[in-house]
Amino acid sequence: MPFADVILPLALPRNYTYAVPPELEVQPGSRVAVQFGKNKKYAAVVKRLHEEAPAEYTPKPLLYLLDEEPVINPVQLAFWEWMSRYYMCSEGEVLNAALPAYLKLSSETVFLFNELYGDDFSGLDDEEYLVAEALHIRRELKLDEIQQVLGRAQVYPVMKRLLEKQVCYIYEELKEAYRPKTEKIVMLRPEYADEAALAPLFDQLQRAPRQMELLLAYIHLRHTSGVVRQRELLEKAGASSAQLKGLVEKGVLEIQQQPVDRLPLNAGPEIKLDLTLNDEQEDCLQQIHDHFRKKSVVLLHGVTSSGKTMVYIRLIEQWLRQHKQVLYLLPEIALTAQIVRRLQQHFGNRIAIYHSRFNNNERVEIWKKVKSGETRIVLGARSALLLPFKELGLLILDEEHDPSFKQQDPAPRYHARDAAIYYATLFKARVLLGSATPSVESYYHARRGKYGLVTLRERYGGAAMPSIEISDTRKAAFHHQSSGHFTAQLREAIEQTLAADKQVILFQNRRGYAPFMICTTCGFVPRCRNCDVSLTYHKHHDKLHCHYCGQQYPRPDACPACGSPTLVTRSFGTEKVEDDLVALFPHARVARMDLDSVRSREGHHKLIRLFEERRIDILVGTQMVVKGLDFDHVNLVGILHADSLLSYPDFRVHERAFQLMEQVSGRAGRKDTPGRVIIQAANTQHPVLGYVVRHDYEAFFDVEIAERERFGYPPFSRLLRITLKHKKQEVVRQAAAVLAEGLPAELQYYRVGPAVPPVGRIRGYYLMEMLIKLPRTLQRMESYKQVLRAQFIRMQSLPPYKSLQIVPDVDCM
DNA sequence: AGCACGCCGACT
DNA sequence: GTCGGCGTGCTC
Repeated sequence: MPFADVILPLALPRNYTYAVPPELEVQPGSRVAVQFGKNKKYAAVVKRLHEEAPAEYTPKPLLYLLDEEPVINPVQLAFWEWMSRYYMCSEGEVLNAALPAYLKLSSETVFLFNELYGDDFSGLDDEEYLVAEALHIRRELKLDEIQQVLGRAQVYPVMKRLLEKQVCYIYEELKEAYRPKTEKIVMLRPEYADEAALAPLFDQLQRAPRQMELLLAYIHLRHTSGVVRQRELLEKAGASSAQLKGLVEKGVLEIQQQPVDRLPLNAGPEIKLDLTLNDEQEDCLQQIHDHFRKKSVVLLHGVTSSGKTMVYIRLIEQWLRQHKQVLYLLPEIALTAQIVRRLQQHFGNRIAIYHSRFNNNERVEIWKKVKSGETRIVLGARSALLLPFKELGLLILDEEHDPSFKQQDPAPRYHARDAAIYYATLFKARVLLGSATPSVESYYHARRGKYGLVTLRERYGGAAMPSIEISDTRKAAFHHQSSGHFTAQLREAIEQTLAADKQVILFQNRRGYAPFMICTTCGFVPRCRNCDVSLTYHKHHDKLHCHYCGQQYPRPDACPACGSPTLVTRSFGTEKVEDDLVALFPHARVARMDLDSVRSREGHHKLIRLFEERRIDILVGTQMVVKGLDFDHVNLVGILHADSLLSYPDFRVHERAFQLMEQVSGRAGRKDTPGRVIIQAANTQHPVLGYVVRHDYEAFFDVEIAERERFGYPPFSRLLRITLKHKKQEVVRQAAAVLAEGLPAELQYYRVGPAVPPVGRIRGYYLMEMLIKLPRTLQRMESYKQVLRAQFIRMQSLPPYKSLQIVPDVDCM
């Protein structure tokens, strides 16, 4: 087969065709080095082999094969193609998301000094001389090093002249970024392979007792762990490298540099969890199996602490027995040490963990082990869905409702739940969705019988659901009973909890309440230069930050508008709540958990550990405190400002608010002591609060689904958001109008907008948004997407819109 | 995404 | 006059 269509790791809309040299044993899924453009090389992935010679151009040849075996399976190629079609992005973008960084290669331009030129630089101008001299000394320079030498970014003209004058030449090299980790391994020389041959040695070593000891330690280690690492041997035997050297020189042992595993192996036996299920769980497991006989997706609706994880583990074991691989997905933030540790202990080396905090080398190793089938279970965040499974049998998505399963920014903007359901069909695998507060979409499909529905109503161990009280902040303020952010009711509850030596979690929704600065004289609010947003004040750095582009500004002393020294901070963020708590409860140990305080992974772990060890009494936090944490001594959970959760201009507000409050409540109480939850709100009559108080998901759902149907929102439609970006405001506005008018007639009815989004300018680009609510009943969804895609391309070929960016987001949230 | 080519404003 | 800015087109 002489031609190969390849996927390049770029956001290009098409595949490119290369000629396959006869000596290369290329297969679909192989990683190959290709020349792309004049002087760039990339590692591309072969998508298809064929014999259709292109008519209009002569394909360049593939340069070489990068791996002996293809890095992905045909099933992943099919998945990538589906993803790029469904989510309206390029296959290159999917590849970029899927492949670990170290398997994605692109060349680096290196300039080499031409030794034949000698050291006579008299024919060169000043800049040429500077570079030539640097090259003469260092022999080779990378592009960024030349930029440093010349002190500017534009170096091409100078380098072009130097190349013409043959002072240097250029080369592009694809470097394999993945480096296997190697370690010194100690082995017996082959002549001692049979340990009986060692007997005469022991006599010889009589006069070297330390070497003898070392040898005995070696033999012991080899028996217990098989492979003997030098480091480990010296440590265990308490020997020096000189003694080891002695044995090597005697020709007894030898040392070899060998590749070793980076992924920490679990030492010791697997500690099996007690998987005794109660009657309800046992029944639930049976129901799941029954559904799976006919349906590929099952939704497990189980209240918080009902022991869903135990059910998952039982299912995983059953699939492992059928020699299938299992993928267990959780929201990134819920992948805390607690759950990871439990599963690792139970499954030992059969399970791999995959999330954003692994380094690049470790990712490659997990990738390879999943591909080879050595890893049978993967516990991971969204991106683990893109690993190269070969015999996937079961996918579990816990916290199925969590919005972080939808990728937001770089394409592919995929939803891991929906993509998982498609991926499963490629393997004929089963999907289990789990949640205490299912998404309205999933619950709808379950009610309609498209998915199986299984419910767990009891908390494990018979604990009661926490009691929920609504505390009226308006009334409290009127009666002067509130202090800072706390009503008397909440304050007293905190006091009681602390007195009982129990812990408190306070939830503060940060959105819309980030601290900002305002001039009390003229009302001026500092704003970002590049984005249409007000700046957030960070007390810790004493600086103003833009949350959209990251730009930092010094805190102004006086108002930039009127000059008055009356610029003050207004805030209701977690920092402020923390300060108030310290003032109100001077003896309590208070800590804050939000994006700023736990930027590093260490910070996050440390805070959780401190709280677990009960060295913190009150934990104040944002969304983060809601997920994945299970503490034994939390008796009180407070939600400080429920109104902000309920007044968001988004069709999913009620769903989000219900989920959040229900999940936060789940953190309170244990089997011995019932938990208490206090929700502070000004509008205490809001219906969603009622459903939360009664823990009544079904009632909530019935009302919500009726609303969705009335306004044609998901699950009755699919939302497609199109965002346009341009540096000039007039251009985006016009482009949005042109694009809207040009939509196919059938789609006009479903169009909303175009309109300026809440933040109308980000990083210097003006934005316009348009929403299309495609009815589920509408057939030919795919063909509409194709029509749209064609229209985008047509649009961007028009002179005024050449530099217009069009960003489609399918199933946007 | 990069990179080359081509056409307009601020310096020697 | 030139240098270098970025808008535009192309990559098998």
